Amino acid sequence: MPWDTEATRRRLLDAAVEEFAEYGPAGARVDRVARSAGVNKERIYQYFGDKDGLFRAVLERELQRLAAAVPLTLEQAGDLGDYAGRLFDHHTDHPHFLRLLHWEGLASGGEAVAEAKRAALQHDKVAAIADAQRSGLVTGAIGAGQLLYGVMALVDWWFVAPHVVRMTVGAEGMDRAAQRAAVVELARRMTAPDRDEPPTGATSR
Amino acid sequence: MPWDTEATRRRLLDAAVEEFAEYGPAGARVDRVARSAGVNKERIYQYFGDKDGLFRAVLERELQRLAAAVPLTLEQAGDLGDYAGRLFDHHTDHPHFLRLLHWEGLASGGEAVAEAKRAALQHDKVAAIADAQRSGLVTGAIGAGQLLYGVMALVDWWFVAPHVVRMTVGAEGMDRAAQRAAVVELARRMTAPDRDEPPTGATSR
DNA sequence: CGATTTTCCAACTGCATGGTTGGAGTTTGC
DNA sequence: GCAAACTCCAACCATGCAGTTGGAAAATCG
Repeated sequence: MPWDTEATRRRLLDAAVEEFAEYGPAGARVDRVARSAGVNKERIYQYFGDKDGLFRAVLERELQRLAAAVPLTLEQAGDLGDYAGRLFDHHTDHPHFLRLLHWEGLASGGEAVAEAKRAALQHDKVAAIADAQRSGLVTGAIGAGQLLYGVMALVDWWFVAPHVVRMTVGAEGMDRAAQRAAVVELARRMTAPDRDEPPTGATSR
Repeated sequence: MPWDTEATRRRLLDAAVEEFAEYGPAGARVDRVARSAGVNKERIYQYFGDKDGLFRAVLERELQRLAAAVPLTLEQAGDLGDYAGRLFDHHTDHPHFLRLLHWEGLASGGEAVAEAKRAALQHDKVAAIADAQRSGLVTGAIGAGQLLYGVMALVDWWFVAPHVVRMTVGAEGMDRAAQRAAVVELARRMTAPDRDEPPTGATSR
């Protein structure tokens, strides 16, 4: 049988996403990843160095997918409720990502995976929101970075602390559509300009 | 030397809080807890059954502390910005708790620690907010449970995803006082009634 | 004070787990 | 078509780790 190194690599990553999302970096088992991928364990060490390298590779791939799927352009930054909704949808369709992200946040203390690239990406989003603030579409009473923080917090927490959500809103509050509507509305209210708030300057558009 | 069983128990819990908050249930090491507490490992199994029992005991104690320190009474529910600020202060002073809570959320799939008691507590808070909605202090456009969700999400995320926060608001945005101010303001805006929104009914006060 | 129970510890056990090795099959370059 | 390089695997290794055991010191009870 011929070889397909790219496929082995991909199958390992696919299996690893599941494993790390479910159990986290400490709880994940390398043997289980290999077994579930139908590939020998040793391949993991050739391709990714060690367990931590595999985790970083997994996270990096998911980060790229998110960035591609849910952009925040200058035009879109005026409606952060919509952005919250799109983020929510992506996380609903790809439930692994947020779990990986928060395993990372809790477990690894030092530099984040692909920190520079991610920081630059966030910076662009903050700039887009600042622009929307200048054109009066978003409140200027709070910093653009803080607003982005708020939106992410509102979207993410459903997935990160589902047990607290369950204890707060009850089983009937676990409905995805209802959660989505709530998040969009909360984000809108949080970011809306005051009724008589004037635009503060020229936009970059 | 005389014995003090209550003290050994407490020293184990104190050491375990640190350990579990830092490494999570999977990453935590029983030996390390015992060593750091200056107590023999076997004591842990006598007092708490197993590693998971120790984790639950730790979490339960911290939950009680939080409930005692940051209440949400009928009178206080009208100002959710203030509640957000008080929550934020408690978490700043007790940084272990939120990490434990989110390790729990990510790691354990089934029933939560002390689920019934916690659910009842949350239910009371939701009821208090619903009351504030009826008296027109808080917007009625969103369910009370969802509002409580929003406040918790806004407060907690600083502590849960510090690496994302760092990449979003930069090193200068990591100032606690600034974060507190942002959270309070975001919560106020999110929960404020619309300008002409009328009270919807009688309060229970 | 003697018998019994309780607290505590040093040392041990068994196994799960991250990582390695030696070699066999497959492709590539000349 | 043959040698060098690469992909892959079964089996192996060392150690880290949750949980246990046997017995010594301290308390309790009569």
